[in-house]
Amino acid sequence: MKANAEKKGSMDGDAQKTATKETGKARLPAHEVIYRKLREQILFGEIAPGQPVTIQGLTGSLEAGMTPVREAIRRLTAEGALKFQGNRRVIVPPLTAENISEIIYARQWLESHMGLRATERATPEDLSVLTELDAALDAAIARGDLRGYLEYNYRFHAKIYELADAPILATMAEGLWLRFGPSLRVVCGRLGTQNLPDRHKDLLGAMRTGDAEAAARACREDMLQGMEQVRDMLQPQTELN
Amino acid sequence: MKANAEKKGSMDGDAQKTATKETGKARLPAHEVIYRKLREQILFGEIAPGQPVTIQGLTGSLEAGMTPVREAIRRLTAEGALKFQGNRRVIVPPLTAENISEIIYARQWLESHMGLRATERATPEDLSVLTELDAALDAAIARGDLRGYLEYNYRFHAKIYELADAPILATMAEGLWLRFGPSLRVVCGRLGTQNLPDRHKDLLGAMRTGDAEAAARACREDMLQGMEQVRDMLQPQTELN
DNA sequence: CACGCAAAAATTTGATCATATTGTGAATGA
DNA sequence: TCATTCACAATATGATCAAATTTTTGCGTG
Repeated sequence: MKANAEKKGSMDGDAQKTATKETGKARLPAHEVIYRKLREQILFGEIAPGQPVTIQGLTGSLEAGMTPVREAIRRLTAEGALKFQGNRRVIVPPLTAENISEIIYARQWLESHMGLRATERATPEDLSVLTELDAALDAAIARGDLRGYLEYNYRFHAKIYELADAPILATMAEGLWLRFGPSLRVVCGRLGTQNLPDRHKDLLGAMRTGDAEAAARACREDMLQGMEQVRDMLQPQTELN
Repeated sequence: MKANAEKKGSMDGDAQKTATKETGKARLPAHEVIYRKLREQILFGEIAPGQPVTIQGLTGSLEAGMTPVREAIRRLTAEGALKFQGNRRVIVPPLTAENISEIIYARQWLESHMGLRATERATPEDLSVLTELDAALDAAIARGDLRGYLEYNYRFHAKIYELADAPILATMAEGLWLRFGPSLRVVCGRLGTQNLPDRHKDLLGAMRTGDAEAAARACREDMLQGMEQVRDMLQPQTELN
């Protein structure tokens, strides 16, 4: 019953077929591109916790249409990276102390399990990739590059998840990163990156020797250390809301 | 600019639009309504695993516009309830044996933790709500109402999550339900609902006496029993794809 | 002459945009 | 102080474009 096989008489005289986009690198859809961009901005704290996220603001800053931006926001809201503030408002949700406890509980078994499985499956090439990521992380710390530290730290752990070959658990773990990522930047920005003795060296050592149990412990310890710092740092300002 | 072509024929429901401040009913947006409808359809297996989900099909069956449907699909894709099938296609993802193992691992600590916390926090009124939900579940089984069984079973566990007062963990747990829900219907439809000795009675007993550890065990056992059945049932037909 | 493979038209479906509509918060005046 | 108005941002619709699948068609071969 949809007789749409004909063009109806146009009311407007302006035909807009002229402005076709030249083929760039847009192989994947715009809503996917926008999603990834916005995801990175949240994950690495470029949008601070509590800060509102508006559709029209994103259409301007990301140079995108309205529909892709809407879809990206919906996705990230479903992942917990953004929060519907009742009246059509969307913000980056600030972490509460209870949130942090939940995240620690969940990551405790998630990270250890991923570390265990990754160790069982990692090839020498995988180990060298991890080693390179860790070296890049150290270099970022050495030059005081906060954004680089956050990014390589994330990519190191994301690589672990990838090696673990457990897509559902990986999705859960990455979802948690989206929740504490923004606060991580706040914490590290206030603390500096120098006094962060990472356990990545322990983890890499355990993975090289194939000691999966030790690797699991190292993952758990590394996570705990980071989350405790977030907890301690966010505690004094609970009244800031 | 007001060149309205007077395109009508829309059966607009202008019924309860008048009272805005009078009733105080916050009308929720269309994309939220569509999301909930589609979520239920997936959760209770009305869309079978492997079955494609098309935007235009949903706009027809749910009587909605295109944008709300798109946003609902994005949200559910982010939650793992739907899966992007490469070429713009979206399906309800079928469970693999590996998926089931991951879900079992995750639910093992999730369910027990939720059961523990719920027991610590449940009021007598909460317990009576749970008892009613369990009675409704039994009634559904008695009358052979598969959909009712699935729905009350879900609502029973969702109530546990709510009582646990751990929103992040609850989101994770509900996300897992969206993943195995469709297969649950397939399993129960093939198996019948009669031979499902639920552990809800054990759980309710433990909660009434305040034995949080026993409640946690009961939650874990109940989950394991259900998931094992899904695993056993889905195993023989891996070639069905 | 039938059959099958392949290419191309056609149809279906997804992606994006422009725009109208609606709701929300602020500003203003009684 | 409260109610009305105003402006802006979000919601939602339909149209249009693009991509992919399906169907049709044509040609060659057995």
